[in-house]
Amino acid sequence: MMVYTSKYPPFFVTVDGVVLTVRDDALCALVVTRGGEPYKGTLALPGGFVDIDEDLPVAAVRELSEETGLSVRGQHVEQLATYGAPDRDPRHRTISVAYLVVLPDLAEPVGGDDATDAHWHRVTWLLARKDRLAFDHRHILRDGVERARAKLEYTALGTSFCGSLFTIAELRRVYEVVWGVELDPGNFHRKVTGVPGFVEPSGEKASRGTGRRATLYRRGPLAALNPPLTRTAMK
Amino acid sequence: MMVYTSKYPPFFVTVDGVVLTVRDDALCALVVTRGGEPYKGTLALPGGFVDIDEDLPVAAVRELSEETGLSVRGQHVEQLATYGAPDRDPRHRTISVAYLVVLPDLAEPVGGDDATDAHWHRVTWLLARKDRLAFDHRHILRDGVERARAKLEYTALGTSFCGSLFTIAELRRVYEVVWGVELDPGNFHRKVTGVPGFVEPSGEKASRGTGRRATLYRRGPLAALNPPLTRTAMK
DNA sequence: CCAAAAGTGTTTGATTTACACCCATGG
DNA sequence: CCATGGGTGTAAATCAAACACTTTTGG
Repeated sequence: MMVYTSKYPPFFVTVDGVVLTVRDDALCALVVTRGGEPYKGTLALPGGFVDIDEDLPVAAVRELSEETGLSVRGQHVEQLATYGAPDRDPRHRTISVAYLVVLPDLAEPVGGDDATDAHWHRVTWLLARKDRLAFDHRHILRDGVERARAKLEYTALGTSFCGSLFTIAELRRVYEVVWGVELDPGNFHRKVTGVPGFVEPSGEKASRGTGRRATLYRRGPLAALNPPLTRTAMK
Repeated sequence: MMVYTSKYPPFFVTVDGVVLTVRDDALCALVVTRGGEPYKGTLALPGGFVDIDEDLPVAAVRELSEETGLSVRGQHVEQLATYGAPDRDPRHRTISVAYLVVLPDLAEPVGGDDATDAHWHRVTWLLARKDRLAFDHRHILRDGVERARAKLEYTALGTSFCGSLFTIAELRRVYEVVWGVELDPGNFHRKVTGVPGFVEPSGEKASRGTGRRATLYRRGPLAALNPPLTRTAMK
């Protein structure tokens, strides 16, 4: 094994992922069960050590794939924040760069080689008690959820929770679940279809159970919303 | 000198500060002239290496004080983002955690021990050419300015550019300079005084040159603005 | 008195909200 | 046919923008 020497004290750099989706009318995060010490057997955000020549977002995507079998190609990935309290890891001085990933509720994680298993859990459940997540991952998850909630308002992040084709009602459910409010279907429809570049009609129609068929839309090119969507419940 | 060995490759962790203020009707950032290699003699954001037992924001504040003689006690300091491209520092693999600091135009930096000198420069000038700043500091500065511009809209960050007592007109100048727009004095006044908790009247009056004396306000307890200030020029 | 800045009033138009109502579909 | 969700119409309330106008100060 290679041994490195340095006149400076060693830092360890990791990446962690706050991977969010909307499942069963609840905001859910992806977690793995830790297979090694410390916190063995405890739930944790997927993540791991950054390679010495590896860019940070590349490491985040790689760890996600290795630990959960999930590919995030073409999905929303953004840097969240960096966590570096001196005592956040009992072993070493570790700096963790957290990434926020937003996925549609499609891919079922399979559990990769590093972790014993990967699961979706409701964020309300994960955050309800202080000891459900290892390290400072509760703090990281809270920040990720807060970021997602805020960005729904003034960006098109909501569409990242939907598949490539979605109905306006599906998009509305995303907002309702993430914000925990009820929105007026008619007003929401007018609002999102009225912002140029937010969503684009695909021409196709959905057949989702009973009722009139809804138009299927795809994500528009717009990233930032101006004016922002109102956060006061339109209901 | 102590020598550390590790089976993992060494990462170096630094902090850098995007320190903004409004001076002479322009948005300005604090920069130092590098005294050592690499990029010796080039302008750079103030920053330096994190100590092995030091928390990240503590390191940011310490480096700022050492390099510029500036105390940021009680001022706005927030984490901006982390920059970790493998080739961003020609010497080592270095991860830099950037902080955004917003100050009123009061303290004159003096130049500390690490850097040869510290100056305020207009961000337009610093960003106008690719080679005015060392490393990826142009990128970091651009992100910091963008963050500040965005946060003016939906938080009370604007008041952090002002001293402890300020007039509504001074606050308005901050918005005008940072956004590069002209705002209607009357509408702006009504808006900011109308949001509960944004600014609080101090009871005192300013005597700023000619014209009627303006009421002096101080920062209110409000952090997030809902609804956001409109960004379309009220003029 | 005059210029200039502070602050208020007022009008107009846009946006938000609430909710009625018709459309289309599956069962 | 009827329950259900999709989508549009519409009126009231609220908010934003433009700008007139009064107040207060320095020179």
